[in-house]
Amino acid sequence: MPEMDERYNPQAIETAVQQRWTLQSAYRADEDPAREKFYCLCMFPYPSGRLHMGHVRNYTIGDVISRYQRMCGKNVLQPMGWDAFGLPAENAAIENNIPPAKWTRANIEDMKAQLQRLGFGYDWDRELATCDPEYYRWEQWFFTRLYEKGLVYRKKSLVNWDPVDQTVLANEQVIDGCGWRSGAPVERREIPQWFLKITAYADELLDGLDDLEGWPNAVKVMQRNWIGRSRGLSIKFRVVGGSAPLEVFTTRPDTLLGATYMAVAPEHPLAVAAAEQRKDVAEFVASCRAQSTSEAAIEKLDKRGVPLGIEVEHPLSGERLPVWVANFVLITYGTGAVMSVPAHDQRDWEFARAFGLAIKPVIKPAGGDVPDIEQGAFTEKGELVNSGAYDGMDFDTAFDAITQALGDSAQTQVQYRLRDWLVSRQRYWGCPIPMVYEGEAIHPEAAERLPVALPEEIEWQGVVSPLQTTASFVETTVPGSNKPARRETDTFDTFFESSWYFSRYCSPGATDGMVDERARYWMPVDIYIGGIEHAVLHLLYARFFHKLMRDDGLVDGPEPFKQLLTQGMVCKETYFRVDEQGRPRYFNPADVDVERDDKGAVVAAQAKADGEPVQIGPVEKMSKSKNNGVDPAVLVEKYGADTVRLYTMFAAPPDQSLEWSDSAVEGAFRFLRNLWRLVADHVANDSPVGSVEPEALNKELKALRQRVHATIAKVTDDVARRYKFNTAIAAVMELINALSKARDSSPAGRAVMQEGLEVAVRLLAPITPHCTDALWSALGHTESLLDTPWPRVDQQALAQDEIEVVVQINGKKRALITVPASADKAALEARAIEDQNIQRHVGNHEIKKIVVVPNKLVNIVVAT
RNA sequence: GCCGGGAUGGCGGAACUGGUAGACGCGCCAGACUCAAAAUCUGGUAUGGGUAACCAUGUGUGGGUUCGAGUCCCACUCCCGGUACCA
Repeated sequence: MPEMDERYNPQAIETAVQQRWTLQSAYRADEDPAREKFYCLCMFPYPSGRLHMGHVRNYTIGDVISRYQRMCGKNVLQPMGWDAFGLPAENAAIENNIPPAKWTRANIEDMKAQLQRLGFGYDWDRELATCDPEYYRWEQWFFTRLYEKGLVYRKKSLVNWDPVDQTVLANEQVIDGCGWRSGAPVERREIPQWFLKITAYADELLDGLDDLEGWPNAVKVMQRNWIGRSRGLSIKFRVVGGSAPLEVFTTRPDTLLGATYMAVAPEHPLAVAAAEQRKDVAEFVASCRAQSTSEAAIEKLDKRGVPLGIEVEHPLSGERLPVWVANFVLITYGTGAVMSVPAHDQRDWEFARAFGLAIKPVIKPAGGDVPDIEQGAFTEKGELVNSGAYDGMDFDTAFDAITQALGDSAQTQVQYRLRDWLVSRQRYWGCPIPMVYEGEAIHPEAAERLPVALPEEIEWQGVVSPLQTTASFVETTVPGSNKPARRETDTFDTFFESSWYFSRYCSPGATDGMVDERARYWMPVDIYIGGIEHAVLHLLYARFFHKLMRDDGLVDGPEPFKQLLTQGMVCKETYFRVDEQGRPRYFNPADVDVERDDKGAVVAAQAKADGEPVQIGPVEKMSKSKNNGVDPAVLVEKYGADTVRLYTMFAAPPDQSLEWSDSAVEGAFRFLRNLWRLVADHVANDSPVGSVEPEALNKELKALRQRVHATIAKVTDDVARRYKFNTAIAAVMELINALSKARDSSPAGRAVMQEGLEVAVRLLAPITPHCTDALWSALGHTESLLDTPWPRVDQQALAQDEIEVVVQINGKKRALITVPASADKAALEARAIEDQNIQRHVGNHEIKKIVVVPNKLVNIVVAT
């Protein structure tokens, strides 16, 4: 066996192994129809400059799965790239006067080096950055295709407008209703923008969820609710003294006779017209402009409104109902108007109560009494009352009868909560939307003139997108002629780039299309790993985009991601002092000493700098603002990549949030060092290693070998089916603990030890690929660990002669008995009753029954 | 507000299909080694009682179903993610 350093020296091992991988292009993936492929994808990062623990966690999960699949013989593709467009680059540009392109490319270089240091097995030949014109030219091309197909349109939509900076703000940039830089109250404004018709695919996106067996249920439920398909009635109300009717959609036409007023959005034509006549309406509509466009902000507003002085005629009763303008009705939802039934809708109820509007119950529980609507609305379906001819009908009967009675003024309709995808952004650092304006006429950019390149050498003045003021960009000609024209200066939503990058990875360098034939080999992605925060938007847009590409014949299959693994956040405790203004000033945990009581509970903390106390805050997501980030690079430097990878996989299962602990990282390092020493001791011994002869093993060795194979079974299940790497690692730790205690240096003993160590090394190989590589050669192997087959369970070794069975009395554990594995029900009962503690507890109580769960427990039910 | 998720020792977590609550690791306590400390090794460690065997209590709160509930049902509290221009 080869010489082996007795000390575990991660830095030296990792450098050497990584150099060899690079030299051998160990992770290059080639299309090979003869082999089964496995496409493992992690959500690509935004290149902020520093790799954070969330990235390390995400990419370690992907790397573990990739390496496991490779050891199972699959042809594995694991690519990496950069979601390079976005707001932070613009902010850096404004703050530090660095062009976003330069800032972003420098960040990519830094982060790439950090990823490589962690030993992730990426095929870097497929690397892409979305800000690369050779990438975004294809989405520009595709957008013009969609325009020709009628899936793209232009429409006015609301934005947050900063009146001081004269710019559009993202929802994130609106703080308490004011612009984050200017501090000025934000205004809602309508501007023309580009949309993609995702609603045309709503049914397919909804129904497709049923077939996504490899997706977490929570994500599917969220997407279902987001799409929100509902069937209802579109009803036209005649406006008294008006020409155009007021149209509303309701899912509850059964409550039509309970409608007591109508509510419209501040931007609704009726409100706009009334504002010209009435001062109070004009003032109210103006006040509604001073609020952000975010749904969360609108829904939490105090519900306010004023009457427009307009009435509509109830289509069944002929009664006149007042029309109000209300701040919670959105012009972008449905028709921007709602029919209000306060007795059966809680929000309508609250509004009616606040403004003294009538509340008329028209539904009661089937067979019950008219509900008490003093305390709140009765929102369930039931039986109609106070509805004349419709009294006594149930929901479905009333739905049909009322639809029929309304005749031309109503139509059944399927409505979605989902709105079309607004893809325009009034920003510089994004992909230019390839459209050209010749006066009012719109022309898609011609394919041969693509890409419409974003000018990267720009001067940034103020906060407005420099694209609007760069004449060389704006001034152009109509495609196919010399007539002067202006370019669209809006750029795409960055979700546009991240909706198809996984297909492009499959066709690196393709110069005559978005993707080529190679994509048919690799797609769909077998497992997609990333943060749960992307459950709806990114993952819904990506599914939609895949379907658009499929309908253009570019890719195959209905869905892009076969399995989805959603990752939890990485958190850390916080420490702070409150300053004179009452604001917390945060201390990095590395700069704080903690004091513990004799149980180890943290009772106090002091800043290292001055020894004065600091307050202990809650455990929160690692962030700049809470100053509780831990830099992965520092830990890799101190312990090596394997320890960081091992700890992130061990601390929590992938889908849960992970609380970072520096001392537990130390524990992970200790484990690797102990493993190293165990192997070193084993190979340092010159006495012969026999071959394992299962039948000839003594009882101890047989039991040890049983553990080895039970561990293979456990770890394989955890890694391949459950994605619970924490319990997989715990199982290997238990095996190593057992092997450490075994000190049998006979040839048979050494043979079982050799088998156990080889198993442990292979089980850990995907998680800690560097040190296991070195250990594998130390154990006498010359072939690469990367392609060494995953260990297999020897079923015979798993068999146990004796098992432990719990004995309960009335469900409380009272004894633990050891019985032959072959013991039948009667034998188990007999052995259980024999037990002294059981005898004592049963006493002279009557035994009512005995429940036996084979191989597990006996529960004796006694009278009490 | 609405949609989704979560809560288990001093801490991270385990318990997979309703069947031994606390695996594994950290921390802490004690001992060994050391002039001493660190490192390392050995043992202990849910809480209360008991020398011990063992007993009682215990999985956010309050109810329920069951021979048996951390796990299922009902009602609630708090925390986290999303909420369409952060990515």
